[in-house]
Amino acid sequence: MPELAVSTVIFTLRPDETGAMQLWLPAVKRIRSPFDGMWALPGGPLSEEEDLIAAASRTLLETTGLKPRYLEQLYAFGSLERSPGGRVVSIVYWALVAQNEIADAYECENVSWFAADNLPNLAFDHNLIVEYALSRLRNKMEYSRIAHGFLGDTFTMAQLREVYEAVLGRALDPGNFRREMESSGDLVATGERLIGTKHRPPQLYKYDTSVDLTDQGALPTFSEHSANSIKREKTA
Amino acid sequence: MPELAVSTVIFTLRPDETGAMQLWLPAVKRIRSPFDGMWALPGGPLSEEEDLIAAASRTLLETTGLKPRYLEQLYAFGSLERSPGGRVVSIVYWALVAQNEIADAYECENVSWFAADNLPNLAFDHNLIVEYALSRLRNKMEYSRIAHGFLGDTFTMAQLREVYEAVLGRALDPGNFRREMESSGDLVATGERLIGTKHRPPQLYKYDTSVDLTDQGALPTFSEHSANSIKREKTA
DNA sequence: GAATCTAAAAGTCAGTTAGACTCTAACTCT
DNA sequence: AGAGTTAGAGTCTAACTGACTTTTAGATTC
Repeated sequence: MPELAVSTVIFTLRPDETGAMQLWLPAVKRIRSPFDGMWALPGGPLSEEEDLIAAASRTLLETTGLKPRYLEQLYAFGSLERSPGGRVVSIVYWALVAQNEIADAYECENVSWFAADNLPNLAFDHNLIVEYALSRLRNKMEYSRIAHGFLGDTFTMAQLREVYEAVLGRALDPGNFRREMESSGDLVATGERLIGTKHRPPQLYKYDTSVDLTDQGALPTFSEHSANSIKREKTA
Repeated sequence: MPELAVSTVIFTLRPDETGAMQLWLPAVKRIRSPFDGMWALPGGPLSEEEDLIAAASRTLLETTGLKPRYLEQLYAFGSLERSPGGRVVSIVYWALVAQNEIADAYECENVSWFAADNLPNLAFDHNLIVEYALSRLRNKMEYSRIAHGFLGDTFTMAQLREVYEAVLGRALDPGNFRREMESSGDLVATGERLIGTKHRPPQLYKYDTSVDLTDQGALPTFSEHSANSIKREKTA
């Protein structure tokens, strides 16, 4: 029988040297064959008495110390050539963490973070998997509220826009972005303002319903398609 | 280790008593424990030297005689409670067949077709899986050209609209539907007309590029998001 | 403490689109 | 020949999108 494993592509946003937000993800150094010494996605074999998502959550915690706020199944990869040693079918999850939640994550010689657009050669078909996770993230960004997963409980409109811009890879018009977000009904103004900026203090917002963003249970969320969409804008 | 299986939810459209198109799907009678005698989705164990999609395709053919034109991975189901006998992780695919392609499909006491909205109690969590496949089908209908999978090589605008109406479960305005389809650039008029109708003979169309709709390889198609969308219309 | 800088937040405008609807064309059936 | 039917073209309006302008409210500078 093929071996069954779970892996997770987990994204966070952090500023690069220029201060622009970029997608980063952790990889784990392999310590055995095949691909010994190469970087790979965090993961591990599925345990006997464990749901798929529980396995993803556990292996992610064990290998990187991370507990994502958003975790969703991505795809099952099972082509014959993907593992030289022996047949492995991997159920891959993808996840988001806020930058302020990875403080206690491991950062040692066996775990390292890479910019998503500047990855090394990863073990197995993991580069391909990251590509697919990225396309899913970008796509989902346009019709859901997963941006939440990158942010703290409260955030300014500019911070939210920064997330969208970083993930979609293009600038968005601040006024139009605000209009769309406000009309979506997903945001609630807290009444508080962020002080200490060198300009007019911005309103702090939070997401209205305290929907649990974690994809609990094996069952995917059904009605994921909302009218809210961020499309191309030409403002460069 | 958990057992690994593949199953497929395969849809077709056929007219009900009133002539309205409805979604139907085949189920296979189980001949062993657990759920002996109950209807279940076609599928079977993954073979040692076989890609996931190849396994889906093979088990579907073996159990029902069907060769779908469209086959895509749906989800990996792996919760602990889903199979009473022993742990089974199922990688589920979903598929479409045109009605005229199921002529040579088995129709015996062990394979039976059911209306998707009037299913019996299926084995395992298969009712849940069908629900999810339905939601995926409806969603994908709005931004892709999978309607193709239900139709022959050429079709009239009314036939195409009938597919959309049946899947989405609501009437669409013929004029607006035509406008949207024509502006999408996906259709090509063949120049031929369908004769023998009791009214003005309609133009026959086909899909422009001969894109292979079968999801070959383990890798899902990446850029699946097109601008073309069929949304709610109030015409009852 | 007034002028200046910055980004927040509100508002404007034109081009595009979606939905509801009307009208004519082209065939078959009686 | 006239009635029935759907094809297919076209019209109208409200809503939406993207680009842009103006005003507001703080911090910083002089």
